[in-house]
Formats: sequence, structure tokens, C-alpha cells
Amino acid sequence: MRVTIAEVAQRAQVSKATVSRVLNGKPDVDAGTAQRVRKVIDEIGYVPSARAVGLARGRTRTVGMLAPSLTWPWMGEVLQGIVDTLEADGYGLLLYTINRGPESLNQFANHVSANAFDGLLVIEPPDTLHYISTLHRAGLPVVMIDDRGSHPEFPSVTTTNRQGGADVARHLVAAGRRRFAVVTGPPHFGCTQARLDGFRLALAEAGLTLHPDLIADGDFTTEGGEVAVDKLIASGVPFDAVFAHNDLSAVGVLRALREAGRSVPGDVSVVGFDDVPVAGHTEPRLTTIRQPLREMGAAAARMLLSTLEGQPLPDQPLVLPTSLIVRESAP
Amino acid sequence: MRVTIAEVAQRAQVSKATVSRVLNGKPDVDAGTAQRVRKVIDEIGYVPSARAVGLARGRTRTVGMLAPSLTWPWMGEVLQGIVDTLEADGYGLLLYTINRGPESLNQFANHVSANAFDGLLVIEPPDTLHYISTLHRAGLPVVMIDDRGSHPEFPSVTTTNRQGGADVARHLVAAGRRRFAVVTGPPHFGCTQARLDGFRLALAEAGLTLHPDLIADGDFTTEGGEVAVDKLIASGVPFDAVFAHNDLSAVGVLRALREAGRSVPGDVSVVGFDDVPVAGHTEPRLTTIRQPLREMGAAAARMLLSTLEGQPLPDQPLVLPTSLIVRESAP
DNA sequence: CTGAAAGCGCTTACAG
DNA sequence: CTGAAAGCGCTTACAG
Repeated sequence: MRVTIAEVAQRAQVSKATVSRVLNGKPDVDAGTAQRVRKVIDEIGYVPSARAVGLARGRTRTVGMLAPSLTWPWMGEVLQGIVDTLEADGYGLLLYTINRGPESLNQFANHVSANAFDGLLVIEPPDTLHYISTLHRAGLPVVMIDDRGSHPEFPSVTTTNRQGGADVARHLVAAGRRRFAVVTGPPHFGCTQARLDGFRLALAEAGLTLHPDLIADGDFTTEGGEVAVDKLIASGVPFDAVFAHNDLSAVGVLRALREAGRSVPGDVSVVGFDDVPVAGHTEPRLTTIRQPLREMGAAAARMLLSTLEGQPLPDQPLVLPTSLIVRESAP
Repeated sequence: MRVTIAEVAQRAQVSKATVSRVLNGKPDVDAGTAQRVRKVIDEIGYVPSARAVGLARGRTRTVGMLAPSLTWPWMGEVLQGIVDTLEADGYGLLLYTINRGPESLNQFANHVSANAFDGLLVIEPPDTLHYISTLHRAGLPVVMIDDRGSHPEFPSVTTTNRQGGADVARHLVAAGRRRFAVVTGPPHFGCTQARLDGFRLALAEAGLTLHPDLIADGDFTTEGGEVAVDKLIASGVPFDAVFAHNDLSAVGVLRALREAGRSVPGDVSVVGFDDVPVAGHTEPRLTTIRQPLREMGAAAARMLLSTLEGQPLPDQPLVLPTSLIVRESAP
């Protein structure tokens, strides 16, 4: 019922081997023969079975993607960059998350063992770095997106977090701000440290420092941003600028400041990080550091594809540039 | 190098057929034999090759998902619902979009012909309904999410758009509003009509009507919402409430009203539709109709899985309930 | 330049 | 209850 290579072979009066050669652009096929085979293929609309090709070749032309969650505001852009890139090469994307706990990881491991895909793109779910490393060592090509500063032993794509932090500081200093507060990301994330380091460094260049009581730990959520501002205010140390380590917490910062009766940017400037869509929808709109999300996905996919096609793995992380986006919250 | 069924068979002193029977829980295997086989499987950590099983069985335990774009704000929730549901059954999800135009569709068609997946979930990309119908008629199980009122010939999951529109009207009327404006979705979408119809109907029940000049066509984007409000204001007809057909355009409505110097909700109440995250981040926060996005994805996935497992297809769309979420933009 | 045959790693009648 | 064999639909040495 399904059209197979055997039918093409029969109609074109050649062997299946020859059809296969034409299909895969192998050399040493008579031009006339090749043309005849191609004609039949077009006529009956033959497409090789992905399963059979995969089994025979030992590869699926499919890439897996593992992510902690699909509902993070920047995930769509990253995914779109990945899908666009893979699709252009005829690769498929199998999507996995770890949303249902250990059982999820178990299912994912099964698909890995079943060789359901040729290579893996990963946005590291919590506490899985060791496991991913195991897979990598066992021979599965892996590229990580956003290494969070963990510098794994496999290739990764990241952004200039440190530079981004520095850009924020310089912008705020240039705008005349002098008393700085920070709402950090999760403290154990490398990117949190990088953003903080860059920020501090640029302040130091301007002869300024960061008051220890004005560093509040956040968790990359809106609620975390609100709580952090409450703590900052409770500290009693005055501040005229807040650098939130992502946009989501910056949204919380804006809300908490408003509730505390402080105007933005009149009393306090606020800067975020990421440039997700919500940054353009707050009131006032958010000044932030743009991460090139789609490009990150595309670059990671390209890296993985080239290793699947036999190129050597890069041994340095690929670092993509961030950029400052100035809006009303910190003009 | 890879562990195969042959190795398991040899170690357990049985044939490959028997291993296969144990693997697939077939009856009529001696309990002792089965136990011995399972022991070997555990010991050497054998997992059947997805490719080989797929080829032999003619099915891949993989589902395809086709969407116009992955960056829409509600896409992540829908996807998460889908992935969670599929994963619980050991199914994989192959993700496709039509982001690069005709060439994308071509690649997608190739994967379909290659039998890369057993069934398809689809959020209809523009102008592909006919193509999808063709696939469905050719025997590919298809479930559509958010049919936009197009009532296709295959199963679908949708929400109570009409009821949602009516809920908005009743809420606004109860709050004392009397002069209503609407910023619609794309006029040819069925859901746009349903939301508008429900809204009108509930107004009529209250003895109220919608002024024709206060219906502005939007396009589900923020910019579209802004432009629409400009038109409403230019019409010169006074209004004290705006029903935007999705949250993104409601964000544009809020912005345009602010720029026009009208206060929300003081002068004008604003209600959206969807309840995507940004609805909780605007100023004022947005009253809206919640669509159960994750449930929609999960329900569609469940429908598809049950047809793949031989259940009959439902001939009626599955309609999930919306609910009114009251926030400050229309208390 | 081309074909026959083996092989990829499973499942599934068919026999016994 | 179990095994030998054919088959799923390709690719790839091996011969010629």
C-alpha cells in the first residue's frame, strides 16, 4: 500500500541499489539511468521511509531537545531558532521536558537508549548536568544552550553576561545614578555571578561601589522580584537604581516600587535582562539587556548539525553578544 | 557495540521471538522463562531500538505537531500540555513550524510522506486547512487545537468562545458600563465571530446594543490594538468599555488609551481574552477570559493517542470551558 | 556503471 | 509454551 523503493526499482527497470544510489546522490550512476529513476520517483511521489533509512544507516536525522519547561517566556524564541535551523537541513526535532519529575527523566533516558535521535540540544534542567555528561561521554553529541556559567565538558552557546552587567552599570552611571541595588538570579547560577561581576566592575571603573545590603537574592520570578524590593526597602539603605537579573523579576521590582510609592524612573531607575516581550509591555516599559534568543537556538542547532555531519566539536563555548535596550524605566 | 535483542536472547538461552514476547507483554510465555529474560534485560540495560521496532511494527510511537509559530505567548502552555501527556505514554513529539514559507511546508510534507510520525496535532497555520484535510483523508490521524471556528472534518479541541464573549458583556454591564467598543480578532476567524456574537447576545439580553462605529477590526497584535483604539476615538462616538479579542491587543488598547489621556478603569474598562502571562503584568492588570491552554494541549494529545490506540474518533469538537478572570482593568 | 545479497534490529505469523 | 523464518524498507560492501 505504501510506495516503496522496490516499486520504484521495478518501474524504472533497475535494482533497488541503483535507486538508492540516485536517491542519495552517489556518483557512478549513468546519467540516463539516474534521470529515468528520478522521473519515476517524481511520478509516483516516492519518499523513502524515515524508519527504514534510519535503521539501515544507523541514524535518524532527528535531534532531541531537552528543556526544564516550555512555558518560560524566552523559550519560544529559542525553540523557533532551533526548529528553523534544523528544518532547513531536513532534520526533525524531538521535544522533551522534565515536567513530571523523575518519571520524566526515566522516559527521556529510555528514548536516549532507544536511539530515538542522533544528537541532543539541552537547556539544563536542574540537577541533570551529571547525567547529561554521562550521555556525552557515552558518545551522544550534545550542545548546551545557556550554560549558566557551569562550563560543561561539551560544547555550549552562551551570551556576554558579564559585558551585559557592565553595560547596565555604565548606562545607569551615565544617567546620574549613584546608589545601586541588585536583585540577583539564583545565586548558584554562573550567569548570576557573571552579571553581578560585570556590574561591579563597571561601577568600580567609575569609582563607585555596591552596598552589601543592596544585593537581594532573587529567583528569576516576578514574585521573587517583589519580595527582594521589600527587603531592599526594609534595609533602610537608600537607592536610586535597581538592576534585576532578568525581566521577570524586573516586573516584580516595578510592581513593588509602585506599591511602595516610588516612581520609576523618577525616584528609581530599573533595568532588567533578557528582553522578553513583557519588557515592552510594562508601565513604564523596561530598559533591559537583550539576549539574542533566537540566534542562540539557531547557533546551537548549527553546532550540533555540523558535529553530526562529522565536523570537529568546538572546545570553546560560543559566546553571543548582548545589547542594551533603552526604554522608559531607565532612560 | 549496541546491545541488541540477539544478545539478550543468547544470554537468556531463548530465541529472539521469546524475548520479543516478554518485551511486549504477550501472553503464553512461561513465567520462569519470562523472569529469566527480564533479569538479563535489567542486567545489561537493554532497550529496544526505536527505529527497528518502528520499522517492524509500522508505527513510531511518535506524534507530529505543526504550528504557525512557537513565539506566540500562549504556545508554551499548549506545548507543555501536549508534551506532558505524550510523555506519560512514552510517545515522542516531533515539532514543526511553517516559519520559512513554502519551503517549510515542503519539508513538513516530506516528513509526512516519510511516515516520520503516527499522528498529527495541528494549530492551523494560515491557508493550510485544505492540505491538512488531504492528509487526514489519506489516513493520517489528525487532531486540531483551536479550530478558530472553521469546523474541520477532523476532531478538534476548542473553547467556549461564545460563552466567553457573553461573560465579558455581563461583567461590564454589571459594573455599570453602557457604551461598548470591541477590538476584534482577524475578521475571518471563527473565534472572532463567536466572541463577538456572544458579546452581542448578552448585551441584547440587557437591552443594550453595540454601536457599529465602535467595532474596530484588530489582528491579535499589540500594534493592531493601538491602531484600533485610535480609530474608535476618531469615530467620535463615546465609549466606556473596550472588549479586545485577545490579551495582546488589549495591551495595545491600554497603551493607546493612556496616550489619549483616558484612565483605565476610571474612564474606560478594558477586558482581554486568553489570560496569557502578560495579562498579569500590565498596569493596570488585565481583566480577561482565561482559556485553559495547557488543558487544551493535553486534551488534544489524549484524543490523538486514543485514536492511535484504536479508539473511534469523536465526531464532535471537544469544547473546554473558559472563565472570567477579574483584575483591575475592569473590576 | 549495476545487481544480488547481506544486514540494520526488531515483530509476527506459522509450526510444532 | 517456544523457535525458525520471513518480513518491515532501506543501505552498503562485494562482485562483476
